[in-house]
Amino acid sequence: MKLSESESQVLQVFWQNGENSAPQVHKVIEKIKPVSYSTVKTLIDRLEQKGALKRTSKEGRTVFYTAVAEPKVTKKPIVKSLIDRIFGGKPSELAAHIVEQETLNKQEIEYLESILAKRKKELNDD
Amino acid sequence: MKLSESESQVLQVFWQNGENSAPQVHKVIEKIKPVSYSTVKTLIDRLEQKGALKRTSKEGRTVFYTAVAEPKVTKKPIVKSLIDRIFGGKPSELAAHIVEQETLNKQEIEYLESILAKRKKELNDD
DNA sequence: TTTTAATGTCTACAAATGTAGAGATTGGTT
DNA sequence: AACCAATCTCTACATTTGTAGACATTAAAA
Repeated sequence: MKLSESESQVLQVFWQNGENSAPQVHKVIEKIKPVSYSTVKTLIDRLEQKGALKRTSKEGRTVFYTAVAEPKVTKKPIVKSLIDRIFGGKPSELAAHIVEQETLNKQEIEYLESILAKRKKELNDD
Repeated sequence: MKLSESESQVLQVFWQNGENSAPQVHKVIEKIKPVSYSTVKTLIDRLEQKGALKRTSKEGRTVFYTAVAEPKVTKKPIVKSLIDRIFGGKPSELAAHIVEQETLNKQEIEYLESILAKRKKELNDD
């Protein structure tokens, strides 16, 4: 399922907050960038069309939607595409870019170290 | 500078191979996906318009282009945007995604461990 | 019960994007 | 000198994307 940038931003709100109405999502998004309710609603409609969201309940006339698209599964091809496009297909280069260019606190660094250690151990076990 | 997905893919060829002519880039890209020379040339033209590429030499009637856009500088906002869109603005989550979902060999893991250690050390020094 | 604020529906549209054909040019080959 | 293959230029166009206004509807407030 191909998602546009704005669509994925909207979808993310559902991954983070679970069930949401369009007005709720609008409130979240507009904190980040100025955008009209209509725009957000259109994006939600498009996500529904694509099957990434489904209507799960109703309160009064307000419809609530929930993400169908699994975060992990959905993110993977998006990240993969980025890696192919600008990191020569090498995941480690993107990882290195993050470590070198983005801010990480001690906890985050240690967590990454721990999962790297796990990965390394698995390599040996094969 | 905003780049489309296809544009960034083309630009990457210049980052990897330095100076290139349109036909050369076409040959590289078509190994990955079927696309006509015209399409690649259009992308190169658009990148030139945007100032990401410039004409640096000529052989016969073949024009050679070179990337003006710096890889590191150009990649940063692209990655940042991805992090904001689908990783809740948390770089460490994208990093974790890569470590857990993508393939890394021992060398790559150890390299990442080494730069993480460096980052951690720098945190203490502040 | 009337009004109204909130929500949804429908429609629109400019810009960006991906894609490529037609035809002009010309450096190199014969 | 004539030709041809390679390259460039120009133009085109369907789709996707971002954006939002106008209007319909209705639950809730007065």
